[in-house]
Amino acid sequence: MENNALGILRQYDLRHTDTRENILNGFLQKSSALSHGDIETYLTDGFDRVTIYRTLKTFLDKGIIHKILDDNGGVKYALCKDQCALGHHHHDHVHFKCSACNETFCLEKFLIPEIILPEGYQRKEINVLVQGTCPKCN
Amino acid sequence: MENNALGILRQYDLRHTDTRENILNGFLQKSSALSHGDIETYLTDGFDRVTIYRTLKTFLDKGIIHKILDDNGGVKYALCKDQCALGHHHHDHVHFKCSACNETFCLEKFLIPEIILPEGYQRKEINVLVQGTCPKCN
DNA sequence: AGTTTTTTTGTAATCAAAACGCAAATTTAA
DNA sequence: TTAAATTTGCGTTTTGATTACAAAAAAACT
Repeated sequence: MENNALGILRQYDLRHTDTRENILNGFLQKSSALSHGDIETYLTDGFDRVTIYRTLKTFLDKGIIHKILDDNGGVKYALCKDQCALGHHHHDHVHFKCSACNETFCLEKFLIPEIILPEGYQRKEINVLVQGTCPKCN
Repeated sequence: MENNALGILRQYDLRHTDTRENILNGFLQKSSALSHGDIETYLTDGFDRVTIYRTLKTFLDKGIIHKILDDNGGVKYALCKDQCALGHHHHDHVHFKCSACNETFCLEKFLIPEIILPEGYQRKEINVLVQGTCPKCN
């Protein structure tokens, strides 16, 4: 995936708008996952809540970002590093949430091990959230 | 853990009330996980929303039920089958959500495999949600 | 450039979920 | 049976998310 906002927008065939560029830059700069609230808070340009919802949905649909489950029943988002496309996300890495700083990271290099399921259960998607403390807070 | 509502309440040193007994019976009867909304919908006795919130929180704190992450940013709950106590949950089983019937199950017998983390990351809790189709919907 | 078409955005309104305070009711203990 | 402690129900408030629609912006086309 490209590493600049405009390139990504072009690559995914999305129009270039201020909101999209800014939110994308947010993701590119922050190494941790962002929630809707994070974006609303940290983005200086004060975009409308609704626009942010829509932008996240668009990015999600296109396969630019992926969902990360939060332990309190929320959702965060982070860039897809690879092979995700329209409606099909393929992620096999572990997510880590630090209970001290509350940041959530994609551990891209650390793959989810084989998980054995009972007879008759068909797997489609797996989500692993590990909670604990990160190197910075340790 | 006891297998009847009154026994569980006694075991965990909770007062016996209609709401608690009913909600507990709901969990004991249903094999799948329940959300706040599920309980509100299926419990005939029409308990107050707020009471249900508080009851779930009480059960959670005591270690009677545990949280199960939902993919859409929600939370469901299911009984803890073992060794959970005040403020300390210990679960190492896989959760499975069927995308056809939307039910979520604890696969008690299917343990989460060893997950390797980068240097410096300290694990405390792990949550695994597998999505796909269950035997009934297959 | 100027105009048209299409997409995106902001505003307001709506709807649902969750939290809080307090008084009434229920449970337990004395 | 009474008193103390806990739990519940209701009203209110706050917060989060969704929708409809008009205004604004981006791309396409003279």
